[in-house]
Amino acid sequence: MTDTTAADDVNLGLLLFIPYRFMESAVMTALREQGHELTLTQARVFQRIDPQGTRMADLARASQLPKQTIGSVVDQLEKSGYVRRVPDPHDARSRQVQITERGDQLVAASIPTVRQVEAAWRDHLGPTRSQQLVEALTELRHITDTHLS
Amino acid sequence: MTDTTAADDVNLGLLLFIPYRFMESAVMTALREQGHELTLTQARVFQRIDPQGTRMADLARASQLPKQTIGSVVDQLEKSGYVRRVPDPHDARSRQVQITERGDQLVAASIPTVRQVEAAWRDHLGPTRSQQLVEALTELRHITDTHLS
DNA sequence: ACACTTGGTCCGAGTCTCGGACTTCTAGAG
DNA sequence: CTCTAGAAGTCCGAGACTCGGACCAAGTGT
Repeated sequence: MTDTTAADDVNLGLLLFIPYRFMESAVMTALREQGHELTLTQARVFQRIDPQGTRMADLARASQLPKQTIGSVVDQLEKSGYVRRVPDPHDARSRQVQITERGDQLVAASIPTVRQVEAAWRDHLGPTRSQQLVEALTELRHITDTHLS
Repeated sequence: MTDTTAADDVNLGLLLFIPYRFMESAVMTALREQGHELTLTQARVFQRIDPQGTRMADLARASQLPKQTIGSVVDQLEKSGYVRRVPDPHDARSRQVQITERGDQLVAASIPTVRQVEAAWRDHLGPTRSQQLVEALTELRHITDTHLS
């Protein structure tokens, strides 16, 4: 893979981060235009909440942030009405973070921009390289997503 | 590209973010073990500083963070000795953020872990898919890196 | 029954976020 | 040469975040 010594070269991490930030900024802008006020960290944590809910501990693992941070961010998301905390039926210690109706609206509001950016990337890369990108990233997820372990 | 409605599916942004966070966490852990104490935001901003220095405004653009945030983060990096601010010879309003010797040590200290993670990914994907991944991401950079515009 | 681990909250201190205000400087038009 | 608009960066202030340690309750395994 790339060598980091050349000024123009960047490591693979940064190659991943640059388009991610691009997509994220586009989505955050669109959400703001539709009255959704989230911070970057809130959005990054929110996107790791499964449709059927996710435990605080799992959210911490998935986003690789300390549980105290997750607690604080979920407080804010709850306050804004995007999520609710409910007791975990299988573990009295746990709380499930669930997406509310307003949270569903947030998800729905982000989809058009996500699709739009994905389409622009597909246009730029061509169908073959787009598919290769998605396939490689999906495969990589098996060894990088701490939420799957 | 992927549809976001299936529970297991994630959009391309998240597919990019997951391995990035993995790499980032691995690097942050290694740096901490070697006595480098940076926050996530400091590291994300630091990695956008070019070897020959980068102006504050360009750092803000590259990282897509407000200039006030960049000011605060660069304050912290300067205080920790990783960067210095110097006047821009071509523009009296501008300051160049330059990497110090200690910053060079930080860069050097991160390289082994970056290489290691890249190698593990290459092993997992195989050489063909690895090359496809790097190629697609490099190509994508042309339309996503606000630092290149 | 007990020891260890996990889940989550709380506290506190420090970092970050970011809009608005402000000053200084640059570029471009007339 | 003058003037205007925009850019660069700092400052302020309020709120969000980061995160280790402490703590308590609950679960797991022996």
